[in-house]
Amino acid sequence: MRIGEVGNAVGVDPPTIRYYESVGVLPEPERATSGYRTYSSADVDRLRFVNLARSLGIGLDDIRQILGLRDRGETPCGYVRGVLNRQVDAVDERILQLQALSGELRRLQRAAKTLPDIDAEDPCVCHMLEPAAAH
Amino acid sequence: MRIGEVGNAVGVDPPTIRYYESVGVLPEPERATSGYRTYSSADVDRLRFVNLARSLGIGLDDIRQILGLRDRGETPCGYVRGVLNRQVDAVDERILQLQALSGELRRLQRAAKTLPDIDAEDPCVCHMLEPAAAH
DNA sequence: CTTGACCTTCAAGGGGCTTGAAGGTGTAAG
DNA sequence: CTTACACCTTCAAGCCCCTTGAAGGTCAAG
Repeated sequence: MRIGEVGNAVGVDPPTIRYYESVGVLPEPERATSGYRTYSSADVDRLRFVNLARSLGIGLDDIRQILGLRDRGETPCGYVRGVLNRQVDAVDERILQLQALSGELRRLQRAAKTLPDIDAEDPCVCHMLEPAAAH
Repeated sequence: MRIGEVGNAVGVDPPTIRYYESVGVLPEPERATSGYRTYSSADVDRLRFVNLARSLGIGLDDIRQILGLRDRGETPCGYVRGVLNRQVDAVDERILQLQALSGELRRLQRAAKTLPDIDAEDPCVCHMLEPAAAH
């Protein structure tokens, strides 16, 4: 299988696959005489795993760790549990931050609807984004 | 005022202030004979605005636009309204994505608690992260 | 034989900083 | 006066994960 077919099958574009290879997440595949990369179904499975993990927001370092454990015949399950715990915490914290941000933005957006445009003499950049607009 | 004092006053560290200057968000400030940057209170206000906008997730390009309009004596309010609208939409969409992700991660986390570790003969990387674990 | 889709490599860009190296300046204490 | 020490300067590279572009080679169909 060539890189484009693999990309279509898994949903990852060729430059990204090459990038994963270049950073050691995927091994160097076989090459056809033309120089084209040639992938086995095991390679495809591995890429599918990488893509799933990435879609869960797991970083390439963790993915490399997990695959490295597997490659050495060890069970990565303990490591995976740790990664999942960290990831859940990180995502939930990010959601809280963004919810606070969304509230603040909406407040400013409401204020922006009612406030008139400033005039050129006003020294502030724009009262819509000044602390004064907060009250 | 020197860069460190400004940084303390506004809550932005000196390398970041220099970075803002390098990308044209802040103007080049006066210099003391020593070469040290010397900031006026107008400079500090401008940085305060930049910092506030950044804390709202507004990009440096938009900030440069807003300040540029102001510098040319125009009122940036219309532009600011547009930025706020875009930003609210982007943040809310991101929250939805992350909530979906959090749900998926928690599902896998629960599965990971009950599933035993794989054994070395199992061909999958780790059943905690395989689609099979989804059911 | 040409077209056009695919593949190759290497290099740079993007966002918003952050960190590091190598050195100059300001100031207070000894 | 000298010595610390905190502060400042510049330039360059690193971070994360790709994405895009240039310049060229390969392959199957018409």
